[in-house]
Amino acid sequence: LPAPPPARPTFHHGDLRSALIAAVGELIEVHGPDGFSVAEAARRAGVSSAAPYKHFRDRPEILRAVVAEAMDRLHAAMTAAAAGQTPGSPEQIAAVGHAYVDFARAGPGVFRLVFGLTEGHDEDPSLQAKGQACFDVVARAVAASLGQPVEADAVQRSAYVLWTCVHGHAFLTIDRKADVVATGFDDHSYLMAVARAVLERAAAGTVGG
Amino acid sequence: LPAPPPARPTFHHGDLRSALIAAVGELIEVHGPDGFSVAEAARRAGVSSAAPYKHFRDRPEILRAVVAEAMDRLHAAMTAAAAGQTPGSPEQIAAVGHAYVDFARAGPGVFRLVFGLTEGHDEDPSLQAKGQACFDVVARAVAASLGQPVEADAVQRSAYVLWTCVHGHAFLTIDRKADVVATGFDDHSYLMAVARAVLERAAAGTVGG
DNA sequence: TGTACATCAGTGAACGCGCGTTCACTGATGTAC
DNA sequence: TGTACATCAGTGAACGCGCGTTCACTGATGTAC
Repeated sequence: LPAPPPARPTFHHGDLRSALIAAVGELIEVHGPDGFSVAEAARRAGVSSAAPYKHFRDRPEILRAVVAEAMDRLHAAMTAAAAGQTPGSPEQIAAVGHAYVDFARAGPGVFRLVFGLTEGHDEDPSLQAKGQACFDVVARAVAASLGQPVEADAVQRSAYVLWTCVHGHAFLTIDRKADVVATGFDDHSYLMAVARAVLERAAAGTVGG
Repeated sequence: LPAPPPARPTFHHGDLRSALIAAVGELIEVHGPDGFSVAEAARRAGVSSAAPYKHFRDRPEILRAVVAEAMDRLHAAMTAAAAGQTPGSPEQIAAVGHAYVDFARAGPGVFRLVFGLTEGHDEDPSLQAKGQACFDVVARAVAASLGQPVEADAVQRSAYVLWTCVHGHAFLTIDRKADVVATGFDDHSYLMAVARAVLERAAAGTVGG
């Protein structure tokens, strides 16, 4: 018979909310975004299957908390990456992209969850704001490069193109679909190539239309 | 009590295999790639829950069949799109990209399944070949543009960059994450911008490194 | 410092549910003669 | 053309399973006096 979960030293857990979010994250890495169960997360946290309901209304609310926490981490990583480079340089764009790709690779399951379409997530204003904040990190770098305001069409378009490239690259690698490409295109050369291409074309005014 | 499933005119279904694949596809659009059940697919096909096991070993095998069928459709659509345009033109690249994006939008759930990481799919040589065939449609267009063989590094890299852009754009739109971008960037202008950018840079020999 | 008590975070048993899969079966099909 | 029979695609009942959630409960915490 299976060993009982490691008995907590105290009756109260201490920080069950965080422990559950972490446990769900781990389960999602193993079983995919839909493959986790409240019961198994509770087991991992060493707690009865009813305990989670003291902290979350239901299963979807737990999922939303996992997404929120992950988006905060992504935003922090992108911001830190941008801070370490010259504003507006291709190197800065590449560094932000690298943070994005690293985030995806470090937790592919959670990455898919964050960027997937989950009922109720797109209507949540706090999640929307976190997504916008991530995009703005890229947009600010592009704006600095072009010497135009962040809201300018050229800036928004170029930032979007960069986003699609990096997003696609992140997905294709975590989903192991990038192996078909015969040549060795490592993250750095890919990101620099894309950053230079978009910035130069934007500066020349040839993006969009 | 619920109405019984519409009685088939005959005891035998006729083409249960195809009917199940179609039913699973529809269910995936509603419930996501993990959200379908063999039982519900059987119900949709008007058949007992044991019937599917006459055609498929188990649940994963049904999924694999759905993926195979979808990849064939994607390849056909990309090939048809390429055939309608001048080989190597940006318009041809854009048209192939459009077929890709349309495929994603027509069945987002199945698209996520096809390009997601599902246990056993990457080891299936027949699925691998289908993926390669899709990539080659793009690579051939790029090769025609550059006047280089398909296997050339520059061709493979440029085709990969194109793939990431279009893949990222497809995902961001079906997952409703592209709305953050303030400006109206429709499919056509996006695809043409990306196609021109990549082809011109590749011709100038500035991709990669 | 000590005690009473409200609050809160846990427990564990129970529920109903739908699922994947197996089983012995039966009705329809098609082929050999 | 007619019949016997092997084959195959269905049926429907059954199984064991893990899940999400609720419930009445109890042990620990912290605050007011």
